[in-house]
Amino acid sequence: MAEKLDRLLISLDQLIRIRNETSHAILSECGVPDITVKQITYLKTIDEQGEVTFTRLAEITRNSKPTITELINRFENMECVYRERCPHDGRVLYIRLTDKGRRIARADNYALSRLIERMMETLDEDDIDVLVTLLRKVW
Amino acid sequence: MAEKLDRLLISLDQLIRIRNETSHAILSECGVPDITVKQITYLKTIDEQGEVTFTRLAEITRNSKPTITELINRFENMECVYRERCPHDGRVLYIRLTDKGRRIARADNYALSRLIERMMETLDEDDIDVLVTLLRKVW
DNA sequence: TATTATTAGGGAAAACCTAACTAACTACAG
DNA sequence: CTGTAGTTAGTTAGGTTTTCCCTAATAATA
Repeated sequence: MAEKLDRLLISLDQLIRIRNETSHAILSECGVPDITVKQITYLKTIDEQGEVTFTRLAEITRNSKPTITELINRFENMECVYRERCPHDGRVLYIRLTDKGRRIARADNYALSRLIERMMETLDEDDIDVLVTLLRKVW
Repeated sequence: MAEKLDRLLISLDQLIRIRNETSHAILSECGVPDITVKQITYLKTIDEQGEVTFTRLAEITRNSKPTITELINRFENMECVYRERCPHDGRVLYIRLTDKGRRIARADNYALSRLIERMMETLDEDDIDVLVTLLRKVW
């Protein structure tokens, strides 16, 4: 039994490792190897909000507005976001993700998708049914 | 088929999420919520090396020796490492992990173990056999 | 003399802040 | 209806702390 557990551990470790490596590979592809965890978190927040202004992002993240200005300037230099003026109110700016910014924000999801593509190459439909059933049993 | 894929995606996402959350929980337990990714990487390197001196760690990580001194001072304040003088050569110091440092270095592994414990609560031996067989098919 | 680690004294970048400012919108007094 | 006074959105200026890196010089040991 201990041996079985060990094999399960190795298999799951492999699964998670592949996902992580793919995730890092995506960040490398994007040319941002030194991006910080905080920056990725901010990009994810912007992505989740969809349409977000400076004031709103400051509220959500509990930062001052100048902090957000500085953050967005950095992201703009990294070509991860751009500013779009609101047509109805000239004071307001929307923070928009570029393709690159979105790829970074969703790197984890893309990595998981790639992992699943890889599973599809070796597993048939019945296998997947069994796998899903087993995994759903757990949570 | 697309629906099945989607369920697989959700299940695997859940698996990885639980692992990540457990990992973060372990870091919180250790009282180091603001630890950086680089610091964790250094602790992992120290853990993997087993017996490592300042000069050696500087070589491995391609840093200067003062950088390592500074790093280790920080880790010592965080109670993650301690210095141990080499009995054969008074110039040499070994960098040793404390329990806390080791827990942080291995947080990912512990998280995976806890995940597997959790799976054991719901899956029987046959289930695990099937799961392992399926996962091993993929890689 | 050579080697190990430390100290002293730098620098850059991220991630935060307050105070003061500009531009643009809103409301209401005349 | 218009002018102005006040409000709001974002920026600029100037500051701090922390991490993470460096070179040069030094102390202790081999």
